[in-house]
Amino acid sequence: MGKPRVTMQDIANKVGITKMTVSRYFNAPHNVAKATGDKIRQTVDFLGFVPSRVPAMLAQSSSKAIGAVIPSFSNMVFADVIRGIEEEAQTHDYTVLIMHSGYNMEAEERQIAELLSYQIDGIILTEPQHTDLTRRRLNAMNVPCAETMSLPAQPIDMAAGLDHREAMYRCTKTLLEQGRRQPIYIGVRMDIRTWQRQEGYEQAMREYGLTPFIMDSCERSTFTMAGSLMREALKSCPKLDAVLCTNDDVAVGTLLACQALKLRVPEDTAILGYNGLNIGSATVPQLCSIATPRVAMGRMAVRLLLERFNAQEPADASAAAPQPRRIKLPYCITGGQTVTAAELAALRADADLLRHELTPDPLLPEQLFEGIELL
Amino acid sequence: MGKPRVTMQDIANKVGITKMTVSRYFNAPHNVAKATGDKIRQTVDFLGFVPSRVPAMLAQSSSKAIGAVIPSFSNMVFADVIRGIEEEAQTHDYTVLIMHSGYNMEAEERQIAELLSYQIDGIILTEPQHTDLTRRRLNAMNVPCAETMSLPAQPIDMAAGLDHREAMYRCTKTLLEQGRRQPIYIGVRMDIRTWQRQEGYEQAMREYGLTPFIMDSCERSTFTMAGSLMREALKSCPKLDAVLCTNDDVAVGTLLACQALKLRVPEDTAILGYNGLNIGSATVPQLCSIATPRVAMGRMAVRLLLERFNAQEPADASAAAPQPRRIKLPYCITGGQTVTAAELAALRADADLLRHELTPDPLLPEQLFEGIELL
DNA sequence: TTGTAGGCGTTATCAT
DNA sequence: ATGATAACGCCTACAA
Repeated sequence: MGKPRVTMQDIANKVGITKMTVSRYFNAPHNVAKATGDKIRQTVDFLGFVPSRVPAMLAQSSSKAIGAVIPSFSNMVFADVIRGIEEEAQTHDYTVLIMHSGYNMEAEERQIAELLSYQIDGIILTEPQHTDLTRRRLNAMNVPCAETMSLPAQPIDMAAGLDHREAMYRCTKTLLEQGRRQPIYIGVRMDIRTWQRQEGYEQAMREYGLTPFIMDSCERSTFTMAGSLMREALKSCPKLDAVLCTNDDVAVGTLLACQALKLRVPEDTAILGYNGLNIGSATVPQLCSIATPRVAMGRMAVRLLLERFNAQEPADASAAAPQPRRIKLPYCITGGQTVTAAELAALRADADLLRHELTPDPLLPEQLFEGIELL
Repeated sequence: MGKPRVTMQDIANKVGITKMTVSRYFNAPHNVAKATGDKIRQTVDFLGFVPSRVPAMLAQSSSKAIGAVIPSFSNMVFADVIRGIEEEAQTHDYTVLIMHSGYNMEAEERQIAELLSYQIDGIILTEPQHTDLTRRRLNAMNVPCAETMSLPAQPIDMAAGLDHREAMYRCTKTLLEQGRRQPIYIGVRMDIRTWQRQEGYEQAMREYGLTPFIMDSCERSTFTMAGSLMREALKSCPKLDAVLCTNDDVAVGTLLACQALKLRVPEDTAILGYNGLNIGSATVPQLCSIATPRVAMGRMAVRLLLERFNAQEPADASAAAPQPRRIKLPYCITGGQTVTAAELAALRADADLLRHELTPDPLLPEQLFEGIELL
């Protein structure tokens, strides 16, 4: 190893005091004589010393850090979730350690173990399914856990997310009510949420006595691939008049393919995306999309953890109303030129309906659809 | 606080041994009797125990972790860099802690301090400029540092990246040589690299006796905004015949705006993106883009750190050839239908020229443009 | 205002 | 094959 790093002892030696005073300088500067403090600052600044947080983690078994595991950094959806998590955490002086699982439960298990080995105070998970070992570990290590994005039937601990099956079910049903006869579903990158959405689509189709038609590919979601899937779908199902997409990338790919094929959107074919990403607002016509409150979900997850951290402090068991911390969040409909005006109105009315059914939670951010351009 | 977490001592108590043997079970299982090991495994699995890495960080002052600071999670470019970093780090049993700076030097300073407080063994930076305090800190804490993406004139320590000024200079010059008379530059999100590219554009223009025309906005890069900038540019500079964009999002927005305005691409207007992201391959015509070896840069950064870690082990000062670890990487040209066939050929020939000028480094990944679809 | 002693959970080292 | 001891860097608690 190279030369050892600078420690508080080094600073103390230079200044001619004990490391305890240096420690105080960082944690309670007002308890240090001004002259001493100045000398310490000089030395610290000059040397560029940064106190290690590691001993504190050991001693207090609290790291002031929370972990988060997302499936992928290249999915924009999670960039917003991270933003919500980090902004909220920073406000409360917590550091966020982020890992990614590549949509794989075993990888998630490893990454969670990794995070636990850093003695994090809480953890945020964005996939709805976990290995048994993961559940046992979170329990054994006594780490509060907030699940977000989806709404697991049996959360490990706490959850704030939305019911993707229901969202797709309601939207499919609305399009059917509005007169579409052959909507199809395009999914790629078969993660759990894609599958939940597909279920919602299928349920609505069956309720209308229609046969679900599904195109998918296990490959990573790209515009080009979505285009190919759409072309294939048209061969097998030429009468299709609506395309429900698992995400906005797929929807944009589908839209571009329709335009290349001279299909009129929304007259011949309605297209509905999922997530409400900015990319949908760039197309002509602008994409209609089921928008999820991504930033808000990140915030909620952190707030649930903080609520728990604080609840653990006072040992009085009086207040602690053991609310069921499983919070269902609404979606909204963005854009809208890839469905007819009537369809857009119906989709929005239905989304509002759901929104008003939900019980408001005190932890909910004021601005639920932060970061989403409604248009 | 809640109940304390499970520790090795707890496992040891249950099994009826000392924690030392439990420690061995994790670090050198072959030194533990099979029967003992089995009992330990049972208890560990049952309790879901995960050893803390924190004490080891303290004791060995090596954490087997490297830090990385990126400007933003919502920029796809960095998703690929992260991929390269993580894949390479995982191969060598290092954990990666990722932070983001929001394109802000002071935020970067804070995030780096944060990482240093975790006793990371090395750090990767993706922005080319840093505060003085940051430099002093990295030096004091004796943390090897690899800068990537750009190629700083005076690296803190080591660097592997490309010269964005030169890349844009060469491409602008090539388009001018091919007959374009009024290329403009569109930048958004004024980070340092955007500015470097702009400099390259300006230099080429001036060498041809032309006046640079620059549009930019400090807002976050979005498709829609790029469209507005393009429309504005056309008002002030109606004769523009090429648009050099700071990134692919801007280029796609520009392309969509051109199409809405019935401008022929590439005949009336050539469009050149930057980064070579997948989005460019979805447009019709496919976007021509200056592609950077993002995944490879992530890998290189990790390899530079590992090289350093290993070099520090053997105290014999013999081998350690003090190579100047400042490695210049090439770019390549993807797609190509938004420039003419002749222009594409010229751009590619020039990129190849540069590539052959560069001295190959033994650390360079075999597949330099991993993750980039050349088309 | 500053100093001293002890401990957090693990591992290196040296026994047994 | 297993155990005992010390040490890592900082902070809490107490003392001066």
